[in-house]
Amino acid sequence: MEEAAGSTPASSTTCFTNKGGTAGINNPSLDRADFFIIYGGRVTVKKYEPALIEEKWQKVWETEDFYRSEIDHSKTKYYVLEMFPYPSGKLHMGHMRVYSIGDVLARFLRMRGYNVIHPMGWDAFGLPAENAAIEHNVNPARWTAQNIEHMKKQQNRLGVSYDWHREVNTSAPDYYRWSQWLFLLMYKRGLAYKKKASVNWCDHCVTVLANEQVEKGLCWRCSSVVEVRELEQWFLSITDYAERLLYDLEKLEDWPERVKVMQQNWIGRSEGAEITFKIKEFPGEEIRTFTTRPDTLFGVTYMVLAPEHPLVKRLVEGTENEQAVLEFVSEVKQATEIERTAEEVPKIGLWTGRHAVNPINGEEVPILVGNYVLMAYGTGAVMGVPAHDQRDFEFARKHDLPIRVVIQPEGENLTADSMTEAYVGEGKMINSGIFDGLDSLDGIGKVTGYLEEQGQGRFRVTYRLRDWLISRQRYWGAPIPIIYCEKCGPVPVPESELPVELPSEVELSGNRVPSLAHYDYFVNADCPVCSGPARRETDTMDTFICSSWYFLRFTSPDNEHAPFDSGEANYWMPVDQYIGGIEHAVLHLLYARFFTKVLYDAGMINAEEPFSRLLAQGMVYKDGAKMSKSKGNVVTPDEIVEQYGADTGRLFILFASPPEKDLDWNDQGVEGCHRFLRRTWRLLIECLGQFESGEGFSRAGESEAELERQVHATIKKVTHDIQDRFNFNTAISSIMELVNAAYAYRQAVDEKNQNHGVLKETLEKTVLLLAPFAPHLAEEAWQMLGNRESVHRQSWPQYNPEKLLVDETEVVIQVNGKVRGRITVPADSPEEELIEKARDNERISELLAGKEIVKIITVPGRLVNIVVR
RNA sequence: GCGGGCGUGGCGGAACUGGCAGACGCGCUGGACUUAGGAUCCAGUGGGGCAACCUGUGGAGGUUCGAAUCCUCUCGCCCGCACCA
Repeated sequence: MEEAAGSTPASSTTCFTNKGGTAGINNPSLDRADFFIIYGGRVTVKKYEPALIEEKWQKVWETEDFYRSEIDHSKTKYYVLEMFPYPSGKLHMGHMRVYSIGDVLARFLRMRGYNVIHPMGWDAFGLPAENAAIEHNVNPARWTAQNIEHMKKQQNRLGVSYDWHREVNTSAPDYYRWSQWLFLLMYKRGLAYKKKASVNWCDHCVTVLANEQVEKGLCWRCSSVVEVRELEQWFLSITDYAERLLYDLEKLEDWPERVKVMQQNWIGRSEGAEITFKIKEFPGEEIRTFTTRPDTLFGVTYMVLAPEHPLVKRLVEGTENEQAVLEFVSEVKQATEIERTAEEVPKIGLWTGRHAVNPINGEEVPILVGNYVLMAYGTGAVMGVPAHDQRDFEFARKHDLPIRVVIQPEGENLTADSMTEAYVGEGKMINSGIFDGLDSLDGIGKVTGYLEEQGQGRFRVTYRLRDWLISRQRYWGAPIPIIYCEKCGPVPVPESELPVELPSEVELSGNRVPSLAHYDYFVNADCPVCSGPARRETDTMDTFICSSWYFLRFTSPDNEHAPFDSGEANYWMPVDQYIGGIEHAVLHLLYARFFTKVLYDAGMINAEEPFSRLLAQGMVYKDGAKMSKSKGNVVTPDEIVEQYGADTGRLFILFASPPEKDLDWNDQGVEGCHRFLRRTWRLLIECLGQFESGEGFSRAGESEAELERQVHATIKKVTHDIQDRFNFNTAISSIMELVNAAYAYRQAVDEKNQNHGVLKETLEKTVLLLAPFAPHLAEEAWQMLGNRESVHRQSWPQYNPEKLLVDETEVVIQVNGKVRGRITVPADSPEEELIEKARDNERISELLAGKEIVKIITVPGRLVNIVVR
């Protein structure tokens, strides 16, 4: 991995000496006396000039290798991670938001004494690189490398505190080598297999897609309509982990509810029975169906098969319906996912001419083929119970199929003729032979048990989740490390031969499909087993494979012997705080959980879940709409940094809204945050000038006590807001209040009487509190305050509870719950005294005159409520 | 249809376990300084009223001395899943 952070040789100058001077100091066009100011031998700018400060400190942090992280057992570790980006070329505001959130946490926690790991890398394989390569005739690797270089510069310009020694790039051979290794691990554990199946095909992207990557029948990337194709493809058995992926969601207490719910829905567990129906005309054959309502088995009046069901052909052979059914089937098969699932599509069914035998009562019911039955769910066959299933009801009414009531709701008398919709609730079983009179809830178990005894069914759990289709018919991905031998069949590439490298000499432009299959020198290989002639697999892996384990690679990015070092991984994992967009709720976040569990089972890590705490940050909008070129409402991080500096941008993006909510970008709001930083700067410059020109006074009156009290109250609030609530917006607002209070103090007290000690403390704490949010300004200010060590190496300030205590407090007096007065009393006044003083209050006594006091409620230090009649 | 979430000034948003609704910021109004102000500072800013005061957190009820906060009903919006048997 390239290490840009190391590219500048560490200088012998420490960051806090003044040798190099401030950037811009040699600019002769500036009027020096007016522009610069010197405190304690340090030069700085009079006016807040982010461009000068930010670049200077970014260089220092880089040269001094500031944010490097290593195992340190004396500290508590904390893993802060933002979802790594796809290197598309430039950062957008969503990136800026997620990095700002992560960086505040990382910086805050370092100051709190944690051993923080905060890495960054690149999700670098994928279609955009390949498409750009085709379009501009450049090599995807080069295109990607250029983008990474540029984006990394942009990230650094935001002042984000990454440990660049840990940078990973999923498209680098020393990374994808281990992606391939992990594929082989899956293969060895029986979790990777190849099979022919109906898969989602995107014609625009010229490749197949996993189920998770199809949104409402459209390709998640390009929104083209997805077709169904029969192809032989590689899958990972994520369904083997369905149960654990579902139940372990409960352990994730600090995940947003909506993400957990989405995963739950996606996994889609349902319990029921698998019931076997014999076929009257073919005694050797049977149809298995899945139902969640075995208690309604006596209500079955027909059976429907999915058009893709393997028995369909056989059943209709030789019947008079053969032609019609086959035509219908091919029609349905040709339809796209969208066409098949659209709301307006009527439910159509055709009779095959054959009959199924109900195992519970021997009844013969017609077998149909229906467009609404999905081959992919359950068994691809549905028993029709029109009386108790709404879909079946509609279908039966339309096709004149009989309806039979077998569940009678309490106190009602349903009849098939009078029903206008299916009854899906519980009730007493009727028309159900020996089960008559049974409660339907009990019937579920009883019927299943009976079928089990007869060998005609069993209890079964079905998932909506499908196995993960990982083959991609494209070039820019990690090749699947399998070799097909004429004699030995599919053979895994030996670990020692990894990585199976992507050929670099490729011709991607032109009209042909960009596939590895075109390159004989890649395809032709010797069989690892028999050394005979063989061919390599030419599909590459879904990029979601690469991002399913990168958080582990970060713990030992240079390891050459394994995907990661277990010792390092066990120290740093799990990720304590993961931050990213909600769009990955069931994609990346589900896959990463799956990989982690497999690695746990393989004994490679102790963590069973990768991310302890998840924050799904909201989107960034402008003028109520997503930023987009066509709407002309795009604001880029570059523009903001250039115009106001990174500190202002970070501050605004955190101040405008709590992190998990959507944020509406507002240029005037940015202006306001910039104004606040300038105001803070000016306070600093003015106070420092004052400190130098005169001695400090030790006046200690009410104003001083009040300012000091506010300093400590702010420390308390900011700490709480960041640590326990993730409410950076309120943390920032209370720092603003503190700065306002300092201004108010300086306004209220004559300059020659101001207490320098208290002012200095105020400035110091303000700077420390601001350090995670505005790291550059804080660093410069900290230096100006006469400190030699970086502000980012300071301990987070502690508040003194004693300083929070006030002598006097204002208490609200209510009469019948309405505020009617206020009194100022000693903070520790007992209740009786409060009441007495409240009643003595002129206004209150007027209101009380002639009234009967029913009750008095006091909340010490807060209010007195007098209830009168 | 199922599930999750949200409704507070002109705007973004505060309000801890039920205890002064509207912190902080934007915008707006007035003033100061100024050749100028789109810099800065000061004052004001939910609505109504000269004021006392009344009123106010989508709407209607309820619990309570007291409700943005708890309960019931209702309206509206956003998001996810959806012919899943």
